[in-house]
Amino acid sequence: MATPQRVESDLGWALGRVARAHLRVAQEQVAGLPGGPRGYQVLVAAAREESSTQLALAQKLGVDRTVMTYLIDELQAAGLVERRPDPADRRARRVVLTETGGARLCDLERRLREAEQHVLAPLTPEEQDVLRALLQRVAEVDPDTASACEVARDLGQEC
Amino acid sequence: MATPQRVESDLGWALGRVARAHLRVAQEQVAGLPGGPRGYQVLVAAAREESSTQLALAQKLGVDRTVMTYLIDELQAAGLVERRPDPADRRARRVVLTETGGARLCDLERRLREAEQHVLAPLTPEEQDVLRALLQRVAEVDPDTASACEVARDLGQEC
DNA sequence: CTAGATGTTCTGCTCGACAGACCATCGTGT
DNA sequence: ACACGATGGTCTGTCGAGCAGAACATCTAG
Repeated sequence: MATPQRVESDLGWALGRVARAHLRVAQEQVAGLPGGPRGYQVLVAAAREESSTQLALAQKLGVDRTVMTYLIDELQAAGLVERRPDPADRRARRVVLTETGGARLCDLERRLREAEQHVLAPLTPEEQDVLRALLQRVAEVDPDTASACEVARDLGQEC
Repeated sequence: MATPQRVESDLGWALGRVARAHLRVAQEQVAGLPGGPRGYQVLVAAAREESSTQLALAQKLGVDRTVMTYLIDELQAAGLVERRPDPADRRARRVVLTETGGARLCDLERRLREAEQHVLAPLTPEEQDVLRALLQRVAEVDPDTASACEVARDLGQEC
């Protein structure tokens, strides 16, 4: 028990706190949107990504494919997205934004940009940019690739 | 729809991805520990904080107090912590580490430090330090204080 | 044309989290 | 001393999110 850390120095703790705080303010902003923050992410992905089949969306956003089904059900019921048959594969459905979905997305983006700044308020604008950039670089690596390489087994250090 | 962002530039997306990735590798390391990663955080908090009453722990870790009850139940059943009567307040229980709990915590800290480095692998050591420092500063602000100040209502910008 | 793989949906189930009630105890006021 | 509300901890009931597994349609390979 040589140098046990405080909770505050734990990466998982900080990560959880910030993620939870962000989630909370984000939920206020997307109130009423089916699926909450995830519904928003589906809208963004559907607007940008070209190969927006349900499965591709699911693994990009890190949700189960069975969840994506009723997530899109709700967004479609709200008139924000449409399921179009994939011309190349009749099993797949391509998820595309409707016009009202685009307008809604535009509004949500504005709101969430503010919410993010709100969470990052304790940092200077330059520090916010640094944090965003670093987080994005960490987030962009393929999680499967990362998990493939085992954690080093040589636990030889003192405690 | 002037400049709609990609999903990757969304802070919530990056935050969620990194938090999930960290959670995954962390869960591998704490396998067998009651309560998973949260159990670990309870151990850390119980080891460091002096005023470690259950309610204080709960709000420090951001969990409901009813959850903290059976969380500590399990840790106690595993012989890692003890509930001691608070000499000053007979309603409260102070959560203290047992000897085996301390040893276990020591081992877990070593494992998790490696797991964290594993998640942050795409960054240089200096960048890792920067990211940790920035996240901690954001995480340390009182969430209630932050939520008290409303998000600015002047949404005058163009989209 | 058969056999296995893949995209989507549906069903059933489990588990975690919260609300609410409940008990013991504290602090305050009278 | 006593009564009252507030607080820490525990228990019960309930609800919803998410996953496994099966079912169905379709693709691809041989």
